[in-house]
Amino acid sequence: MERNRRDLILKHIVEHFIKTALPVGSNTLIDTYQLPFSSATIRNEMLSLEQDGLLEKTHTSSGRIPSSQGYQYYVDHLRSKSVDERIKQQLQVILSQKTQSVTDIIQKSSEILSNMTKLASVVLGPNAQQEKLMSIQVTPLENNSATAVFITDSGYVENKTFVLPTNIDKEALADCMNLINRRLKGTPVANLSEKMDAIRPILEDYIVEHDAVYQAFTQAFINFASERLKLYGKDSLFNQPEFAHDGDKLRKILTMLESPKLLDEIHQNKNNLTVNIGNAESHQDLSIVSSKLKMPGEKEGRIALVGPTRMDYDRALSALEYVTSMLETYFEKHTEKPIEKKKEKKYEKE
Amino acid sequence: MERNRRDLILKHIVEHFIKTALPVGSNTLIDTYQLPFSSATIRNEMLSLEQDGLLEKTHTSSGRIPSSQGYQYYVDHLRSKSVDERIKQQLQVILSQKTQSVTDIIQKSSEILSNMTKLASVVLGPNAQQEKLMSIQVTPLENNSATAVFITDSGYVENKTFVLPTNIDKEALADCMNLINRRLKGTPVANLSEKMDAIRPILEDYIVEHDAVYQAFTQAFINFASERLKLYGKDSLFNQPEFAHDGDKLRKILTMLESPKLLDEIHQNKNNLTVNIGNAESHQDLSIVSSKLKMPGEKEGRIALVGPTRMDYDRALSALEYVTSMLETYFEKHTEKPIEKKKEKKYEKE
DNA sequence: TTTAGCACTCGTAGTAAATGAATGCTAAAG
DNA sequence: CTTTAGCATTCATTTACTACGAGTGCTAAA
Repeated sequence: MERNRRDLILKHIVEHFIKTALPVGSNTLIDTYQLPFSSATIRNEMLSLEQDGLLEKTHTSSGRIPSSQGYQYYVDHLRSKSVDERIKQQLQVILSQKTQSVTDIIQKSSEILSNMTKLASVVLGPNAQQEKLMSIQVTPLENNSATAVFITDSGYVENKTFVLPTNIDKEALADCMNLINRRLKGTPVANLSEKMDAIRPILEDYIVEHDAVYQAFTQAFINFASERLKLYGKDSLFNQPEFAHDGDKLRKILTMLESPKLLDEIHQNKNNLTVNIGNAESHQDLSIVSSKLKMPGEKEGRIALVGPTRMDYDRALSALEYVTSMLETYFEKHTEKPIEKKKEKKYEKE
Repeated sequence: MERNRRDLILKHIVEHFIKTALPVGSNTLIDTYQLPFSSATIRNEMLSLEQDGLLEKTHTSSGRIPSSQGYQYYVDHLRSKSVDERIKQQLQVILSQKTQSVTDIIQKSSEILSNMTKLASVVLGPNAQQEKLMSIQVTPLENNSATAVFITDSGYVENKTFVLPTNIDKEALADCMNLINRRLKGTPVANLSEKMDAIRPILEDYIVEHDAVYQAFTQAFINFASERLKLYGKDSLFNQPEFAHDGDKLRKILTMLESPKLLDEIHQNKNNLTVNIGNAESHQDLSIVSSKLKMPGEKEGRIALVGPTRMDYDRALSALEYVTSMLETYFEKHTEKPIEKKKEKKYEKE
């Protein structure tokens, strides 16, 4: 009983603060939620919660706001885990469409997530380093240039157009390409540069302009190795009241979203479902919620939702959990040969 | 003489306001620029300039700021057209590198532009509709999926991964691809969808899953048709004082930068070098400076600089003009077979 | 035509007082 | 021992008022 009331109050404070972005006072609380206690009782509980580090005050005489710890406790024990029906519906629509690639599905799902939670969603593709080069194709264009297209085993495409010396020997070049193709096919992306270095001396025997060829490919491989992440619904963040009248904060957030720090942060969340509440020095006021996503072919990606520390964790976590779970079962069902067509779903109302 | 003083005053007001973002008063003007007139004289001129619509007041008793017309007049008649030496140097470095594709060069140039002017730069590729499809290649992947890669004659690459029905007839599919390839090669991007529709019935004779194939390709073509623009140096805008403490304005600008309205706006600038000063209802406080860029193969693109109405027009315009001019002569020199190696440059100090 | 002088406007800064939402604490009631 | 009523206290926010000063426009003299 005692414990229950304490939790109840904390829950209400967190949720009220999430809605209003304003410190919550004892009177507001009993008024809006019609709690059967007096304001004094609430104040006592609040004091205790504050002493335990779950609540904070902005100044001596104003209401309480949840601390990072408070959010964490809320996330761990108090949230209701309810999934918005609209998300279920929308995801259903997406998953029922045919001939979609994994990338398409993940992209659309992320957009749904971002739309419904009003948070920015970040998709971290499978680690580029793990992928293997599947094919290299070179297409000659007009104006002495040519485009090389590289495809990995998971269908990721990188391309690079380069200009050839005008007097280049086309046949020699074709031979070159064959050589490179033979040597590089199946190579993990991480080793491409290295392998290209090994080929370099051989290249010299094939073609005079070996250096141009080498340069062009090497440059393309640099892009390849970089991490692939996609951002959706950045704009949603704009409408958060905490940023509305503080251009400086908004600016910081936006730079953050494009900086490698974000990646680091998401990488740290190694678990299946993690919450990273704005404690890191680098980004106060910013929280990251992320979930692992098993993709076809033993690949592993991550979907994250990024927003202000005062985000609706219940909504965000539930949505994220639901979506990743649905996607995983979908992938399982659709990538293996369909031996049986069970209609079970992993995720149902509980 | 009379005319000169008027212009001189306007010039100083515009330039001072560009620097400080504060309304300029008669005294400030004579103090900072040591003009040989009395403040009263200046005030008279200001009044006249205001009556002609070149200046504005923020309120009855404060200094003047340039109106849109004022900026326009400044741009047309008063700016000094001086190009920052650093831009010349940096561009030189870029252009002296070898084996770079047109895209690479334009991208790097835009980054320089953005860096040096502290404005966002937008590159609008050649109108997608004009390009022709050069090649289609389909690469099978694991998990019954395949990636189709499309290349246009200017080296633009679009790709689309799709999932095939598990029981698909690989040979029939290969035939299909051959058919499609034969039929579509050389087709202008604008007509791809249309032509695909024409092929559709023929497809039915080749393969059972004709619909899946049709869908996959059609979807890819939609992306193809969309305009290609790239944004650089968005962050530069953050540091403009007018947005620093007004999150709302900053938000509008950023949404603007990603919205199709920006495109419309740039499209309206049909001339060789245009200034679009924030008069449009859609975006007050925002100005666009853009220049046509002739690219190899009769293609035409556009480079634009986007920033607050109070931008340094002289700097922006001069830089833009210089860079596009240099790029065009570079392209001319490097795409034709080098008959002679003149070292003349179109653009020199004037 | 230019300029000195002056009254006037109006945004900004600063100060002081009033407001009110919230707290902590004490003591009485349950 | 728990809950609650009551009350003094705190402190951000709001309002009202004042002083300041940068700037204007106008008039009259140079």
